[in-house]
Amino acid sequence: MPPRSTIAKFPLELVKTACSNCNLRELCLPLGLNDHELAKLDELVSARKRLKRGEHLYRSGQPFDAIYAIRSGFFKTDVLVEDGRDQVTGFQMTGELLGLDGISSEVHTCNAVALEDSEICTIPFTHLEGLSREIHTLQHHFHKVMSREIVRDHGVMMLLGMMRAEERLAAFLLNLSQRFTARGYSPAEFNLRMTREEIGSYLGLKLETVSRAFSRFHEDGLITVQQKHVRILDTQGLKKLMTHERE
Amino acid sequence: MPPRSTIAKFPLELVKTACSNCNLRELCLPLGLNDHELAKLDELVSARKRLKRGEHLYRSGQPFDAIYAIRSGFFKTDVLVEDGRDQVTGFQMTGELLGLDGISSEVHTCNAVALEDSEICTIPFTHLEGLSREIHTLQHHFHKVMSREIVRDHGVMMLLGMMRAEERLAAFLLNLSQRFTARGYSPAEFNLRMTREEIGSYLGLKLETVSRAFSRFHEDGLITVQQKHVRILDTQGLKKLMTHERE
DNA sequence: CGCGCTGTTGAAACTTGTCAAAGTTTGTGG
DNA sequence: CCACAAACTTTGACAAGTTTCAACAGCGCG
Repeated sequence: MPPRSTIAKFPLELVKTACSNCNLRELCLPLGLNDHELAKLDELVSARKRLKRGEHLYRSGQPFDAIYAIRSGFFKTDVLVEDGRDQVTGFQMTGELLGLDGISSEVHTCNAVALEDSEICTIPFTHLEGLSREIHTLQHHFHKVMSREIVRDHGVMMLLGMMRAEERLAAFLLNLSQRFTARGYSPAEFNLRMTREEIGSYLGLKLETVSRAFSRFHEDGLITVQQKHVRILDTQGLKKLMTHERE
Repeated sequence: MPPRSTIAKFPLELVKTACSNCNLRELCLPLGLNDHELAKLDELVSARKRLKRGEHLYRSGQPFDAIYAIRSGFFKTDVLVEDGRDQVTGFQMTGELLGLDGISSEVHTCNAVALEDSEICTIPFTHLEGLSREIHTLQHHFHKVMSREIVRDHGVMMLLGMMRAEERLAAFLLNLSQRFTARGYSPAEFNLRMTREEIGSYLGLKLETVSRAFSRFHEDGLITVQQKHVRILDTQGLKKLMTHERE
């Protein structure tokens, strides 16, 4: 192992934790920072952590002291209630942040579970606040990220509050498609990382209802489904369905 | 009218916008600030604004440049969709903040409507970010407030995703009760500021279903209802109902 | 004082959940 | 590498919960 100070000269640098050479710069926290600011952010984002499928990044009730950026992989967050019921509150993918819910009470209020082998960057929250006070752009971007989370949640509330089963699933698929697109993947073809039950929990439906809706979409020629593999055939059709339009 | 600079010498000061003599200090943004910091916050919180019942504080699509603290009164936020449906995303009372959703895109994403005559304080957002960089405590508290909003939204998602009609209404009443209590009002007796339809929209139910659930609670001796006046007779009973317990 | 908005209640229709059975895929251990 | 178990998915039939439609009552604002 070379001494730390020389690492930068080695190709190994490419695997070092560093926002400055992360290709998620434009999706993640560093958005809009200049080189100097990026260097400061690098210092604060400590070691990457790897999680295998099924492992928890954090659990409800654990003390909060950092937020996490997903470097690669796929997560779900969920809340369990005493009576045994649980609700998936979100699915998070590459470049998205986890743990914002913990800021308010300094305790995590949900569980974050990797749905595939994943890699995350840890961002100690106190440090982030410190750096935010120095770097205006970072502060503002962080506020935007938190606000975006609120807007996203309002979207889910609308989905749960006023859509029926098939509309919810259509909205869900379109949302995934859009997020995959933003990450350079195909808008029309992807693998679901979650089970029908997890989708159902997120959408406020039972797994059987989700399965039936998938079958229905298939019959209607909107998509093809084979287990976890989905291909969207008719985006417009899904959009129409989602917005409740009836011909 | 005395010149502005002398206002502070007059009893009129009592009605001047000032966090430092606002009795919501402990609920609102100033929480935890010392006198010096409070004075700085005072400078930034510009004129109070009064709204009559039914008036909009802001509308979806309008440019965002400030957040608002409710000095007195009661609000709802809602989102309208093209197809005519709408969803109430929240009810806000004294000491709570409005407008956080607008930070992400610099455009308001919902409507905020006064449900009774109300008074609000305007907090220009750029100034708030500026002051946040100076006052550590304010920064942290603001982050907590945003995070609390996210946690609250998760609560609503759980309500919409896994509770049935009566459970939702029970949760709603208990939540109101708790918030009134925190503001020094009776935990057991209050007037609803919103219609059955608005409650229904918030809870993902039709107004008839809400009305029936109220009647049911009344029959079961959990509450008394007369139009908008509600008195909770059996808090424990409501809690049991909410958590799905069946005897 | 009456008109309109809000709330209540009933019956029927519809959507989703529940229960059950069978098919499929995945992972593990022999 | 196969066999078997466990987990996940699909589908059907029926039950339960919620919405829809409709009629009517009550309150409150002008």
